[in-house]
Amino acid sequence: MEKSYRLHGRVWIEGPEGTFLGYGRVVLLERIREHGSITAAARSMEMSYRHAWKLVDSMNRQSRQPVVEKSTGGKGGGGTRLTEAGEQAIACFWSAHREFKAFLSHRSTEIDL
Amino acid sequence: MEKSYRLHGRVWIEGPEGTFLGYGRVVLLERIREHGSITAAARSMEMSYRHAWKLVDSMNRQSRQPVVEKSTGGKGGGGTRLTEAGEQAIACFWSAHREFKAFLSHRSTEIDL
DNA sequence: TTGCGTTATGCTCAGCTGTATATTACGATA
DNA sequence: TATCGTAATATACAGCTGAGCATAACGCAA
Repeated sequence: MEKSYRLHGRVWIEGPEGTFLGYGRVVLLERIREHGSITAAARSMEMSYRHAWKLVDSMNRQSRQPVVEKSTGGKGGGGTRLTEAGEQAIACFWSAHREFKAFLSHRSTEIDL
Repeated sequence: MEKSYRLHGRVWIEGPEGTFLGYGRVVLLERIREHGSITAAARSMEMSYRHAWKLVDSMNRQSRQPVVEKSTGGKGGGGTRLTEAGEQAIACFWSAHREFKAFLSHRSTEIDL
């Protein structure tokens, strides 16, 4: 009845090595798709390049097929491109995330304290 | 189809001041009910007394009615007793937590990556 | 060949969170 | 009155995580 208490939470997808996909990681993938490089994606999120690189590396190592393709040198210094497997990973996470948000919203109305 | 990826997550109940009830807090309340003091409850969880006290204080301040009753001095030096409101808080959280676990379990089977 | 921007990687620093320690107040009981 | 075990609270310490630099490799373009 009371609206002052609400159920909150987080979800992520784990693989054998630990966290595979979470909210921040998926947003990072979307920024990479948008900007074409880890550097620009990290900057757009106010995240350090080092941290972003580690996240991307973790995702790429855990995914059956790489989530991004990286190239070094060349025109513009190189860049990073989202793969089809990356697109699927993004869609898969958002799908689960959306259902989770609905669960939280619905379950919050049943808290009576 | 693949079982190597699973959906994980956490849930907690938030009040106006932030986190009100989470997994660790509820277990702490149960230990207090079992041992009769914050000191013994914290020790049983290998948690520092200071941390345990802060969690209890946070819960008590955010709850409409105190979650525990604390007494100082006297036989045995005092102690802490769970209130009826505390019992309700525990039950409320476990109920949401149980449903959440079911959600995770079911949703994990639908991850296809 | 030189310059440029990106990936790749190591090292150090700051902030946060919880631990450990120390001290005081409290009140029933011996 | 002295003792005991707890609540209450301040201060200092340790570990972890991410930020911030610094540096090297790379390959296309001028």
